[in-house]
Amino acid sequence: MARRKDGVETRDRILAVAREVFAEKGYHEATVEDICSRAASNIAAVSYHFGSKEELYAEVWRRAFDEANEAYPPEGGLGPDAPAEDRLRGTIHSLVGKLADRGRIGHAGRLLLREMMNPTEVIEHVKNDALRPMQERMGRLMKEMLGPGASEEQIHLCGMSVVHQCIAIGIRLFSGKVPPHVRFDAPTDQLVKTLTDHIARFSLAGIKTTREDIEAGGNEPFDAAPAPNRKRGLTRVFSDRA
Amino acid sequence: MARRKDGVETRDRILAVAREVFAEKGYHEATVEDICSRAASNIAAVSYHFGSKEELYAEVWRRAFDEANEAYPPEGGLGPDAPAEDRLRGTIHSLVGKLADRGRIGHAGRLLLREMMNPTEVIEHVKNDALRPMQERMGRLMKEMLGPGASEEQIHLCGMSVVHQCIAIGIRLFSGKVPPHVRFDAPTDQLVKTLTDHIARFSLAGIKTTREDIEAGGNEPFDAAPAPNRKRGLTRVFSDRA
DNA sequence: GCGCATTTCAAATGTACTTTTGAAACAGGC
DNA sequence: GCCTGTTTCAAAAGTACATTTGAAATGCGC
Repeated sequence: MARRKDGVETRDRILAVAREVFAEKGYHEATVEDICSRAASNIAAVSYHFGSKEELYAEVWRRAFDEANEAYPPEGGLGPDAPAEDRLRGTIHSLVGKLADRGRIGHAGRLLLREMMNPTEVIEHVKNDALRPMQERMGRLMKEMLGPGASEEQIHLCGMSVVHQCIAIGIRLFSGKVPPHVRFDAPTDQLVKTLTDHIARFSLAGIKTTREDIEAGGNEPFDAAPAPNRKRGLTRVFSDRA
Repeated sequence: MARRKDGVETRDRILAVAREVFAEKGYHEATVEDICSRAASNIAAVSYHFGSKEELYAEVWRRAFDEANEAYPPEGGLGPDAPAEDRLRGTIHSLVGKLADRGRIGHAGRLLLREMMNPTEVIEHVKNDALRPMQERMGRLMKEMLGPGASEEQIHLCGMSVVHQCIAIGIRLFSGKVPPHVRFDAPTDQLVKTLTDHIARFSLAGIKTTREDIEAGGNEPFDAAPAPNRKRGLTRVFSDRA
């Protein structure tokens, strides 16, 4: 078994570069040639070390997924008996971290986002491992925070609001356009904290309002009656068009 | 000038099919062959009628963009003197509509989302026409709603929260996985209304809270001091890990 | 130093596409 | 009914890839 050390070395180098390239361009637009040249190795290396581009991609995904989950465990690693607000914050932090942290976990979030938009079927099971539990945790959490009167639809909508604020960070962050006035180029930890703080606070207010609506107004079918306690009627504007 | 009617007809047919295919698969994964066969025309038709795949794509985009803006005008078509809450709701409605409405505007939102994730540079100017004004309007709106003490960062973060809740709808909606308990297969108008109602209510609460924080606690640099009026200290959990 | 399994490499092959081409089908003007 | 510019078509050419191949390099046990 000669030169094995060298072999592993270039294998790892390719893996690292490939993660970057896949994150940047997506599976289809990334080319083996690009990956190999950036990794300073021959074009045949992918085939030799991984069998094919697909298998390389799957391996990249597995690693990124594991590392991201280790660096940002779901619900921030809190147990089910921690206060709901803490767990909400932990979940937000975990999502934002995965998507905004480039250095520590190297683009894992970008891969996830790309998979969501453009499923490759290479890794159906990994996605299920990643997304379904998250969805279920979020459902339980919202149910708990909204109280016993909440409808399934309300639970789902609130969970959606929270998750969407987090995942769309990725779009914003990766689309190249750096938006003004939030230091998206700040040190990762600080950026993640800023975003987590904001989303947690913003979302808690939304959840609290929804809970108050539920407790005040009973719980009619959501789309039948508009908001119970609003100052101005907004519906008129869109009554027919929407 | 013979057969011109037929020419326009197949041109339009290709345009319609192409929009669908591009929305479904993205620019690179969509193939001319697929488009032409679905449009029941020859593979050379794209080249003949549009010059190239790229130009076809650009034309598809222009049309989709115009139709979407007509069906769901920014801020719901309200003037700058309408109440801020109404304009917020209008903006949300416009975004959600563009992304969730399949029938009326045929996947325009999906195209937009794909461009955001995977810019093609085919249509840089069109994107600027679409995105920059939206961002600016949202900035003004948030500034107004948060009051004079709001920092640029707070303005930007709140705007982000609103927009992200809307655009991530698209990801959810197009990734195929229909989530439970929100009737994503409901008639479009009803779906758009349900989502708009929820996001508007949820976001108003978040904005109001932020405004109260600003008015209560002065306005320190956002990342220096955590939330002023929270019951439990949440920061400890993540103090070192990020 | 020799043989051997492992790793690299440049070139060749294979494949999925986009675009071109030149001929055929076509609709109206005359 | 024929001529003319327009549209369709099947096949060919061109292009950008991923993958394979067979030979050359490389380190290690002996």
